[in-house]
Amino acid sequence: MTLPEEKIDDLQEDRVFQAGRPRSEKSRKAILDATRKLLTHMPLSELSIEAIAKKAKVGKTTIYRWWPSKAAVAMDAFLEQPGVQNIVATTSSASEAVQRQLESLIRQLRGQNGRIIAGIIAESQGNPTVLDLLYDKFLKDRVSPIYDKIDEGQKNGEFKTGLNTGIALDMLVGPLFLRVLSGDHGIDNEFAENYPTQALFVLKN
Amino acid sequence: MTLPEEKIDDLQEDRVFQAGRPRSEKSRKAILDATRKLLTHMPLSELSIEAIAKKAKVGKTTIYRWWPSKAAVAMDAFLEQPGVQNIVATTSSASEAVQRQLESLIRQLRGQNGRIIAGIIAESQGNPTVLDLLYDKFLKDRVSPIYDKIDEGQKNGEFKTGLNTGIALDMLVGPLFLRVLSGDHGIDNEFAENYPTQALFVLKN
DNA sequence: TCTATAATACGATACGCATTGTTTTTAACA
DNA sequence: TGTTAAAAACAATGCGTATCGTATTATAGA
Repeated sequence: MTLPEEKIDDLQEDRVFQAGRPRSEKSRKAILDATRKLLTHMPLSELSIEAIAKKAKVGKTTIYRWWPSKAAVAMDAFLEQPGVQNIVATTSSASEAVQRQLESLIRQLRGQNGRIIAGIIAESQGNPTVLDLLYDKFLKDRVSPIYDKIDEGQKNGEFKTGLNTGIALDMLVGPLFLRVLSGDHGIDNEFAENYPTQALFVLKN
Repeated sequence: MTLPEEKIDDLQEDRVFQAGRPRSEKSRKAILDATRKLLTHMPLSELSIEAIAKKAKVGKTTIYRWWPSKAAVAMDAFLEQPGVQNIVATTSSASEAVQRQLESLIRQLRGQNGRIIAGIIAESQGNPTVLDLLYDKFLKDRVSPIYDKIDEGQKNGEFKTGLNTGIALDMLVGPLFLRVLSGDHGIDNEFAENYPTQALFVLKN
């Protein structure tokens, strides 16, 4: 039997002493920076590890040592940006919570960022590993809370009943990703402004 | 100045007499057949024109001559199947029409077929041409009618008002593609059975 | 305190490899 | 004569690994 991942992490965190040369924070940042910059000019499908290494002025091996795939690099590059941290404010009502979380998700998926996620989704279609990565590092924290709040609202009477919670979640979140995958326009101003309200309108009533 | 594409098509269609060796229907079918078979074993991302040519026993050039990309081949292979033809039955009510169209779309996107479309969506993320192809050959005929029927139902009182039609469409269709892109399970039995009803429940009041 | 040693990370380079898309050439057919 | 088709040659790319010399750290021992 293997240890749960959390336990392993704990052990590693506990080990204060670390022999050997420590990982270079400078390289790490250079790699993520280069990735971000390259991804403004090209889709993830055209990005290569080699190109990242060249632009970041690091060895290819350094990248391979720390990331299993270019999608993983892109994911970290995406996450390590101001504005994509998922801050969930505590709210009084489930309605408010859902609305806030949708707004937050929309912010994170707009413009350039959306294109990165779209690329990762694309990559995930022929690579289950990337699909897991997408769920673990992005979706889990951002979508599950919405599910919980929908459930809460249905139970406390804020939202109408008769709608399957899972399906309701898909109906709220689906359109966001549909937009993200729909090319140039993606999530435009109009959508960003109106969507959360419309979503709530569907849940209530 | 170049002619509009339609004009060119017309000219070619008008030319009843066609000099030279006619295109081989046998090769065409062999190519689409091989593509379908290969796509049951591998994702579109791993499919290569070479592999198709080899399996279909045709030259690579034959494929390149008639299709601009492997996604285009996959799209034709997908469309040329019994069961994906989009038959829109005339119905009395908008509700019924929406339900039928959703059911039809779900049928077309289940199982193996869904994986092909997922692959094409993936491919479309680094290639605008494929995105257009996806819209022109698949989405346009299947999604636009739903929009029209939602609109109709909102106007004739079958559906509640206050919901933006475009957003409503996204809410109905988004979950389908979300499922298709979500890996193994995709559109499962439970979803297929319940979804159309739930969707209508949202539109109605 | 100072020094040696082990451990780890780094950038650079090269390699073998697989693979693909594309072009050219030649043959087949109407 | 014109078009299609097959085969072969071509060009390019990127991947993943291995290796090399060097740099940076912690620990052990003097």
